[in-house]
Amino acid sequence: MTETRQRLIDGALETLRDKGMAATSARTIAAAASANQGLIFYHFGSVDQLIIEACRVSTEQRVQHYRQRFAAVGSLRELLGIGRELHATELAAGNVTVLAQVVAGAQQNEAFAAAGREAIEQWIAEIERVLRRLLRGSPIAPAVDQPGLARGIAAAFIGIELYDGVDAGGAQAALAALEQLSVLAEVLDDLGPVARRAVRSRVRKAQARTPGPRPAGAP
Amino acid sequence: MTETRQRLIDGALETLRDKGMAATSARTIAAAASANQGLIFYHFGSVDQLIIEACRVSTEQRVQHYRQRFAAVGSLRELLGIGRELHATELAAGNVTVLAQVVAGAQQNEAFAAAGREAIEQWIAEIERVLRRLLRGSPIAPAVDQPGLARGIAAAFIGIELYDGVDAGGAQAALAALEQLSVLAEVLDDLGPVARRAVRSRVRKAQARTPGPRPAGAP
DNA sequence: GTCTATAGAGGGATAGAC
DNA sequence: GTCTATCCCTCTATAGAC
Repeated sequence: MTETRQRLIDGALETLRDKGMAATSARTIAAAASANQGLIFYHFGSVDQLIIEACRVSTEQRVQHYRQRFAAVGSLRELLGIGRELHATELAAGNVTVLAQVVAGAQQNEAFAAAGREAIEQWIAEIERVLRRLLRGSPIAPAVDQPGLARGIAAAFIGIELYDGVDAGGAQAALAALEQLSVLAEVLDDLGPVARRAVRSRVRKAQARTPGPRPAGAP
Repeated sequence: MTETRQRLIDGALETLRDKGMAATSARTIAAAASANQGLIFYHFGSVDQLIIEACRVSTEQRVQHYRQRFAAVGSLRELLGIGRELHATELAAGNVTVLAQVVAGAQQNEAFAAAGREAIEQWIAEIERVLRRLLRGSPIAPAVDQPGLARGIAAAFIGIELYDGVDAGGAQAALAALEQLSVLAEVLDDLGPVARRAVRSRVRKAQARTPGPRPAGAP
């Protein structure tokens, strides 16, 4: 990986993060990277390919960076707490803003869609691992479709990141409110066997109402 | 409102929805509207202003369209069920995809940011009204910051809408999982006074841990 | 109000010198 | 690998005929 190549990737990330997809062009990226515009095409073939590569690299780094933190999470509240930390640091420095731009640009662009899917899946994998660990033996486990919830959390987070660009105070309030919701999970955990029975029965009713994909092992 | 004006707004919505912000230009909009490109500037002054106006009009219509449905909601599960319905119909016909594009484009554009904020706030107002009604007297009420949660739900929904463009199956799973989570709220509602006490005590502990904005009336 | 034509800026991408 | 120069395209926006 040449040094110029790296500078271009950094320049692309910086431009996407600070100015958004609309203002991200070969010229603006080259300016941010203090590099020649033509080099983008020499190294990456096209602007789109550079953006995709930048998204890939940055996701890998950021997921890596948070991996140990995810591993240390011991409760749903702490998971949502990481969400807040991620929001604070990633807004300024990070990958999630870039990812949001790529995903927004993916609606008509299959290459972006593939890149966005791959990136989101990396975050999902981490979230899913934490959820599996946290919910093992919990009374609320039957009410949680872990793969689905992990996807919901990741998507919600991207939405909040975009919402922040439009109403920063609102985004803050949203994160705080979601974090506070973990109280409900804690209460149910506290209530133990009583909760377990109630959850089981409710889940059965719910599944009868809206038949959908069931957890593996269900009839 | 001239007929051409209306056609241009419809053309803008159609283009944003089907091709995304990147491919939305005076020329593509005019083509979708079967109108002359120059008329955009005659009627709206600029492409951005047309997009903003289109977002405004469409949000007003769609929120209006869902208002009675929101009013009929009797449980958290039903609220999330509307989310699914909204997802299904709005993806094809609707406003939320457009809103997501505007919000994504808002990161560097103050005019888009204002338009996005205004639009989201209309959805938030509806969600907040439903939450207030549903949570009145519920044991879980103290664990819910209603304005914050309403913002979280709206932002999460936008995120899921974008995620759909990248992984439609994943978005479906996410919505289903979130809907299923309402089981937890139902269980706590069932448990009545027991749950009420547990929630109160847990909320106090949580607030001591992370001091933040409190509900009105708190010390 | 609607059309054509066009100015002028900025975009992606390439050729070819170094 | 890097740089300059340039082609050709699309974009916004306007001028002016109808």
